[in-house]
Amino acid sequence: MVSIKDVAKKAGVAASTVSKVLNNYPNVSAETRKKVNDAISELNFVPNAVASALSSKQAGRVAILMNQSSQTTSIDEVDMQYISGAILKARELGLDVITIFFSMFEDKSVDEISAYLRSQSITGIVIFGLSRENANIIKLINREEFKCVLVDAPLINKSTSCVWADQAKAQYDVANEVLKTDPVKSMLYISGKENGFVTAERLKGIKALCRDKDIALTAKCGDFSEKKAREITLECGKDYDMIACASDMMAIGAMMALKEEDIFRPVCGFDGITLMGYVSNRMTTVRQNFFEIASKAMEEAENLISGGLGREIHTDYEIVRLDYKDILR
Amino acid sequence: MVSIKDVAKKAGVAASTVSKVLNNYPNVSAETRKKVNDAISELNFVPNAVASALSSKQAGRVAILMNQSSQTTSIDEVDMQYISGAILKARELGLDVITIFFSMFEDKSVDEISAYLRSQSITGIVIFGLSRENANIIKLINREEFKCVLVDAPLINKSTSCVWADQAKAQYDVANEVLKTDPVKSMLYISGKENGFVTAERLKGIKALCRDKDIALTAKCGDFSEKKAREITLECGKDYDMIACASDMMAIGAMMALKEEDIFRPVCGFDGITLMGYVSNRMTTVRQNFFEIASKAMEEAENLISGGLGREIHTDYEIVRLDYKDILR
DNA sequence: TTGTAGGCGTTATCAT
DNA sequence: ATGATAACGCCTACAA
Repeated sequence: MVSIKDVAKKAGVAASTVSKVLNNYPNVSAETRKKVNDAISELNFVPNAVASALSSKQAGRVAILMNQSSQTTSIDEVDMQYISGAILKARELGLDVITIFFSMFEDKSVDEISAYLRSQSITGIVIFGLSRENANIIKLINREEFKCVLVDAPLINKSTSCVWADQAKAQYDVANEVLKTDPVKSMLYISGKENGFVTAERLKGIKALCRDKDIALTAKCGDFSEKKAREITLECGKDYDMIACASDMMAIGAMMALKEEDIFRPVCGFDGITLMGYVSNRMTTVRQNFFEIASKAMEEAENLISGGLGREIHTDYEIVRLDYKDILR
Repeated sequence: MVSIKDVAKKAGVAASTVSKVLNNYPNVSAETRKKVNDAISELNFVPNAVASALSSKQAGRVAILMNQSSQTTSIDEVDMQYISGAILKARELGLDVITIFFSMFEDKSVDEISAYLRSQSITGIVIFGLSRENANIIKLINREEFKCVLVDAPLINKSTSCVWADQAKAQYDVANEVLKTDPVKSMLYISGKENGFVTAERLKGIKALCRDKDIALTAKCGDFSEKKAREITLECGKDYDMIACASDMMAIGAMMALKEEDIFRPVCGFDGITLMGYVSNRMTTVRQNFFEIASKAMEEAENLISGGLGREIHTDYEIVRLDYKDILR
């Protein structure tokens, strides 16, 4: 393995000088810098990330923490984009990344989780899909021992940032889009998990809309489950002029139920997953760019690691209708 | 950070002794072992993986190499299962894992790729979805510098193993399943990428079947593209009694085209992705357990790293029909 | 501006 | 069976 010493020898300087060049230290003459860089490219040298991480405790390894594959097309699509966005941005920023799943920590205490992360020299964690059930993770966040960036979970402290779209506004906007084409007097809203972080926000948005537009709103809890949304719809979907769902999967469950009963009601979802295009072309949804979101989250992780303070960052979204022709490739 | 030294102090032994306990060295008395283990659990100590990797060059970090999120539901579903299976098994085996994408190496030479991997102390690579276009990766594999496990790509040498299902047999079986219920005299086969690793194998299987059953076979190249499969089907799908596709996405493209023309032909795919359940309940496919496959691949990586020789490992599959009710959760 | 030396946490070698 | 010591490759005061 070609090391910093080899580069130093070839460039005729000391190893520490090479290190300085690598880390963009100020006091290095242009001449030396060039000699070193030439040696580096000649030898095809890449600094050993492991040694570097060991040496400087701040070299920043970041963990991506998320739910394990659910075998549900929708979720997997979103998660893959999260992973891609986060990893690519991390590479760009020179951060080392490891991917871990909530399931790995299921039976672990906060201390154990913390010990594990430290054992991996983790300094930052980007967390996707945190729910209130992950009690230990939340405790960990509150300890402020690691720099955390939460996607879609509004916990903020000195070393914790939150990245998400304005949930209430997005929910308002997407349902409102439907109103432009369909007359609606009564609406069924199928919400997410009872005490989920986004659930309350989205509910707030739909309530505001119904108030503004004088629509009778009935909200039922769908738990983000396609099956449950389907059941609710089979049960009472026909009693309302429109069905708004807090996720695409639930929108799909509702739409499939409506189809089965051979009745039609406009349905809107939330997320913008590809699957929507296969099921019906009548569905409006909030499309979020998950790749971009993950990318921003990783950037924020780097910001926190280099001393920034926790904050809230809003991401964009757009209201779309997904047809088969849109998603076909 | 609590280190091996703290444990040593608490247990009243030398640091090197603690290390011996950690790595299950033979020559440690039961008594010392207990003292050390007690200290370890009292202090909640977890060995620093980074330092360990640096010290012993054989501590085995493994890279997962795959395609970046394609924003195609199907692929993402498969990739997420690959990632989960690989990472969880690695954790079980005590291997450190980093995830990287082909796109990161696009403009890199073999030497640069190799340097990067070494810089990450990578000793093993599990590669998913390798294609002949990844010329540099293939060169890298042939150098035998790293222990490689290829999923669905039949390259084998002393330090390279291949994990895959018997492609020809699976393709034979799935199409044959259709024959049990539908009388077929002519078949349209839409194959994968021209020079893909699995394409030839699957084609072999379908040819064997048509020979055995006396069916007129027409094979066209679909490039694994849903769109292309759709176009081919629109063009000439009606001229055949059945359409067999080398992937589910192509099967879906074909089925959507048939629906559009309002004609019916049995269609079979390959992979067993969830999306199949949303599109039609008339499709037969080969279901592979990608989680399990990745898990096996990681096990094989560990085997190669500890001195095993490259070999071919066959994985299981089953022939299924995916209905909406099967996938609904 | 450059080089020297000590240390990051672990493992491996060699004494004891 | 156990302990001291030297790596592993890099970073960072501090000295020159």
